[in-house]
Amino acid sequence: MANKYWLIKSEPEVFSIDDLAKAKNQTTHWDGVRNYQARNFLRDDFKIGDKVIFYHSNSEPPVAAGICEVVKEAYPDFTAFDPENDHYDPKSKKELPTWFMVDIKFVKKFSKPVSISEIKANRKLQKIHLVQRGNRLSVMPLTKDEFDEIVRMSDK
DNA sequence: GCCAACGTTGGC
DNA sequence: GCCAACGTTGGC
Repeated sequence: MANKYWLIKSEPEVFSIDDLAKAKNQTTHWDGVRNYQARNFLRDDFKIGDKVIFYHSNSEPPVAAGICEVVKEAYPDFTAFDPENDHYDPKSKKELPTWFMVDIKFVKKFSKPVSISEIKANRKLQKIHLVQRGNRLSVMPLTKDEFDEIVRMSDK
């Protein structure tokens, strides 16, 4: 099966592409997703080798900041089991977890990040969830063309 | 099962 | 900091 392409959002104040680059093995578990649609993508469709745009939300400006890739497929999000954790969810049981996460590894940081205004201005990127009205999905699929276009824009 | 109230997201 | 859009909750 060919690799797929994704975009994931993170608030850089919480966890940025630089944090990923500095992490042990440049790898982290992508925890804290608490939305069913996003969960389904993570659990069912993220495969090893898939390429992922790392997007900085709630930053000034919001940007596509770099690339990472999937290095471990879905397993239970243990932060949901921990009452001390911000993402604790008492409804998620160890025997039957509600929430899942994957591991991602740093690939590159864009020398020129692609801002949301540039993405919105690009006719080829009008269909991605990110620029559609009211979208709040934190994990979304991209086509290969959309992924390649964002990478191309980062290179200009 | 409806839907109002509420909490969160995230661009601006 | 504002607030529109959205998902979730809970009373009925």
